[in-house]
Amino acid sequence: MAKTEDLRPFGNPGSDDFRVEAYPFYLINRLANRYNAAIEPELRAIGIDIPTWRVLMILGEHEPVAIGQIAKSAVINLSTMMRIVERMADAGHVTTMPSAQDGRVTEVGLTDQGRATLTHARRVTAPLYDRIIKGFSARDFARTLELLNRLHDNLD
Amino acid sequence: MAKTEDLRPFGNPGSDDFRVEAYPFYLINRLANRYNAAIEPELRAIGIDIPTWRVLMILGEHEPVAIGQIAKSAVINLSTMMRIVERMADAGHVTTMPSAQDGRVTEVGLTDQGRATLTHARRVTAPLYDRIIKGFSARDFARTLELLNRLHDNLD
DNA sequence: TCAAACCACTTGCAAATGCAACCATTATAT
DNA sequence: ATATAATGGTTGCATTTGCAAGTGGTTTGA
Repeated sequence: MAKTEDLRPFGNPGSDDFRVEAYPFYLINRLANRYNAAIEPELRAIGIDIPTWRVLMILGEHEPVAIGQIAKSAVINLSTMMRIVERMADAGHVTTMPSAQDGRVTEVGLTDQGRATLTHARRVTAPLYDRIIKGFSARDFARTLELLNRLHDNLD
Repeated sequence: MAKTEDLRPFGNPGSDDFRVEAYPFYLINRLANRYNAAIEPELRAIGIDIPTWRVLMILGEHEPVAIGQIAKSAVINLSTMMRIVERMADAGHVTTMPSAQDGRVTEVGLTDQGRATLTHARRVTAPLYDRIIKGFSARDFARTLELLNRLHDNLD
């Protein structure tokens, strides 16, 4: 049985053998970009953009959430998240109000329209999901989630 | 021996069981953002930004490359890539010249300074690489690359 | 108790991004 | 040969992003 070659040195930017195709973060950025490019037209067709979709997903889990919490969950700059929420409020997807417990905090909640848009967005993104995980067994899928989480955790 | 539960339905935006933590592209975007946030200060310290680092890596493989090819490799909008290359040319990292074979094409090549910066950038990003793949066996690593490539290929 | 430090936002501003319209060159089809 | 289409790049412009410098509320430590 052939042992697989150890590819780790090829992904090391400090190594002379460095190959960009073995650098996980080149691949991850490329994949994120490609996915975003694929999903953006679907979302645009229903009148939202990618940051809006991300925030809707987060609020769909649990609600209301402080604006800073949303920024942390999505790993998006707080001031950028400010503007995203602002846009979403203007479009009627969310409402904001100061927290009763802590006057510094702004809580963001979904409106009925926001919930409807979320449902709609889920429906239009589902076919793309099917396409992406094509050929992934339950085990492949579980491994993918596990590896992504391990990489994430290694970044603190 | 316990069978692992099939998590695929939880990652399906169209499913009622949808959980954002099982949605691969939420995780991938989050990971890409976190990685970029971690590496940006390292690169800034040597006077470059993230797009510049990506282009330097690509040119480090092979050179010169048409500007449109670079954009495709990195999955970055052509007009955005135009401006990135422009900035890099202004900073003295690359030179551009029309292709001899095809008058439409602009080829981009590294300058000596660009090569020096690439070497420098590799050195400063290597420690972060070590941190990220901590705990990854050769097999884990190979699987990570394989899964990322499969997801990528499923997007065409 | 009351300043000092901290925290969660908020906003001004300059830079980066990307759509759309454009130009020049090359390929394709009569 | 020549019109037409396709390709590769460039640029104008409006939007988005994010650093830096606030603002005001909350906690901490004399």
